[in-house]
Amino acid sequence: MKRITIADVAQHASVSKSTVSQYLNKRYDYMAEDTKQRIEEAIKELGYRPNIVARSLKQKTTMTIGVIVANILHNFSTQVIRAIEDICHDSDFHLIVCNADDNPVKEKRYIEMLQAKQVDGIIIFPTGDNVPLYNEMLAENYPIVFVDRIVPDVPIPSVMLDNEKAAGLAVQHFIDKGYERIGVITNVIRNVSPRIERINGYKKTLQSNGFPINEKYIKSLEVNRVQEGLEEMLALEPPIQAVLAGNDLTLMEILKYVKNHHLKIPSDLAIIGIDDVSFASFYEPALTIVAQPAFEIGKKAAELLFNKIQKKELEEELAVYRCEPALIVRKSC
Amino acid sequence: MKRITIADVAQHASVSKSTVSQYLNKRYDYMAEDTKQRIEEAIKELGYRPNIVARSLKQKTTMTIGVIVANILHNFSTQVIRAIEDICHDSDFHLIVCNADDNPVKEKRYIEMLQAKQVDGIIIFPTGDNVPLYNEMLAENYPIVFVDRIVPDVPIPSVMLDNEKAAGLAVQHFIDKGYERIGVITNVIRNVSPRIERINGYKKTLQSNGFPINEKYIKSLEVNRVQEGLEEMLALEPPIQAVLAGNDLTLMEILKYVKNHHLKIPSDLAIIGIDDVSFASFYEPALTIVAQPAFEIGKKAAELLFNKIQKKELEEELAVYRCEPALIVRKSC
DNA sequence: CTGTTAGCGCTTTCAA
DNA sequence: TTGAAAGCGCTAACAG
Repeated sequence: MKRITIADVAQHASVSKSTVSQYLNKRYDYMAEDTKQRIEEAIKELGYRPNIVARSLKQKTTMTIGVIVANILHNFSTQVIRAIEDICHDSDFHLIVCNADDNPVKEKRYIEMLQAKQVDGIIIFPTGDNVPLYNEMLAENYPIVFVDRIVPDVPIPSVMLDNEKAAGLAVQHFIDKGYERIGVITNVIRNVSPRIERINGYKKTLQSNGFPINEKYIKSLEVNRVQEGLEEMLALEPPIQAVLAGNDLTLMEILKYVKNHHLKIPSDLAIIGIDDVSFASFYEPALTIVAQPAFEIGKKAAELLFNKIQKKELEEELAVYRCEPALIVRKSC
Repeated sequence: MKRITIADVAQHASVSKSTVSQYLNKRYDYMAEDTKQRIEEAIKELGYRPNIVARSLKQKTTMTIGVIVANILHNFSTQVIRAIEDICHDSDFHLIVCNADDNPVKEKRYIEMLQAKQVDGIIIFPTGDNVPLYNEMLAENYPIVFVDRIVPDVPIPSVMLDNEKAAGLAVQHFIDKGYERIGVITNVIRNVSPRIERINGYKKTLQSNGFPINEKYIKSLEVNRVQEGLEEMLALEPPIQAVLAGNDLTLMEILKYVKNHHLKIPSDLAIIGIDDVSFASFYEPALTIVAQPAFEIGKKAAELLFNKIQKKELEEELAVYRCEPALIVRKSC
């Protein structure tokens, strides 16, 4: 089954290729009505479908962007992707989704592949461990925006949560509710900015309230070690009374522990999580959480990227966009 | 900043374009060690990046597949995408993700766009309302596989859950536990196969156990009307004792209702959901669910597609692959 | 208003 | 073992 090309259409309509091309690109300012009709008919009859690859080669633009998420298992990533997809759809762009699995090697491979595929821009949840590559892209003025994380000394525009504030909101709420010994557990993957900022926010808020900082109340662990970590903090003398979960995966581990050990929330342990989770509102007790505006973040990232793509040389954008966290108070604290 | 092409490399290394091309495609069976070195060096120095678009135009293959999910909000879609992405990664393929939003018009647009982009194949969670298009693709022998749903009279290979069995497993478990008045709530979107099959499975299992079928115990509703529907079934005389949730979204609505009305699970209402949910194990009570092997489904779909892509003419594959549901018994029934 | 022509960057015979 | 040349399908001057 032979592919129909523009040449076939041209022949069928007894016009030249370029006329057909004009038609396809809606440049019929000066096209005879009659010609238009014939072309349209020919396209229908032949079932012609334009070959975008050929067009891309010529035009040096693919109407496609790539997004490399650090870890597609986080609910947050999915939501951001969805937001980006929405924006792309509105602008007739397409989205290539890649999952770097928090692996810098995979990330590098994906970046190179996407560039080779001539995508018009890339949105990255950076692993942070490909600084030379990031800088190279920056130097080439390649459209790129970071999401969720910033990379020190790499001035690529980045849209992310105001992490300090998010953690601060949670800690302040704990304090307002009368809790004094407040722990925090985050996920380590690598030295990635949200984790550090969230811990900073935690510390700052404690300090500004005149509370001491106890390093034993601060843990950064792999997901599968969260429960042990919590156990340790609960075994301390005196034990923690409240815990802040650094993200959704951590929160779920904490809830598992709580259930397994028949703890009561919030009397045995008060809990606040950063990241919304689908079940927060109907969990027992309903979970107090600090929500990230994932949709807004994705939208903003896509918009920044499109700006960059469209008017390459515009004045440099603000480097970092911080989105507002929202404390949703329910019953777990 | 000018793009480096193969011609630049050739010149820099004092060889011809074709030699460089050979090198890039690792066809150096007969290439002088010395030439190889020079080319490699030139590539490094110039920072050459191949242009895959040009290659695709020539080779008529893009090493890219598209996946159109019906609704990216379902947890199941995300998991399937992830599985597909994994397989693609192994085969150096890329994935363009599209969200049809259960909208046939959007679906059509995406299918056409993907074909125009020359993707090598498409995996679709079909809306079911583009039969002419589906058949056209089939006629063209375009590599395509369906996931999650079948479309009547469109013999495109499809990989999906054994829905009857899934519902049957749940109903049988209800019955084994002594429940007699068992309701089922599913999502309506359109007349899509899983819903119908799940209801069939429900009915068959009831019948094979000698139970009557009460149409009042069967509801297909939009997500935002699930709670009302449940309320009605609970207000019946006599009311239902147990309910099967047709998917994750429905299950969550049911749980919201249960919480709002302070019902006890399973004594006031026993619950089983189809589709795994992240919180099933640590919900109170832990939720009994019928899990879909999302990863397996995604993997199988990708494999089928790759087979089709690679050896176009192979004997026709089995039309429908049914994957096994797994009943995970916990405490909600 | 429409046709001719020259590429886009790469692969692929076929010669040399 | 390497090079010359044709061409993938489309677009974009520039003529006519």
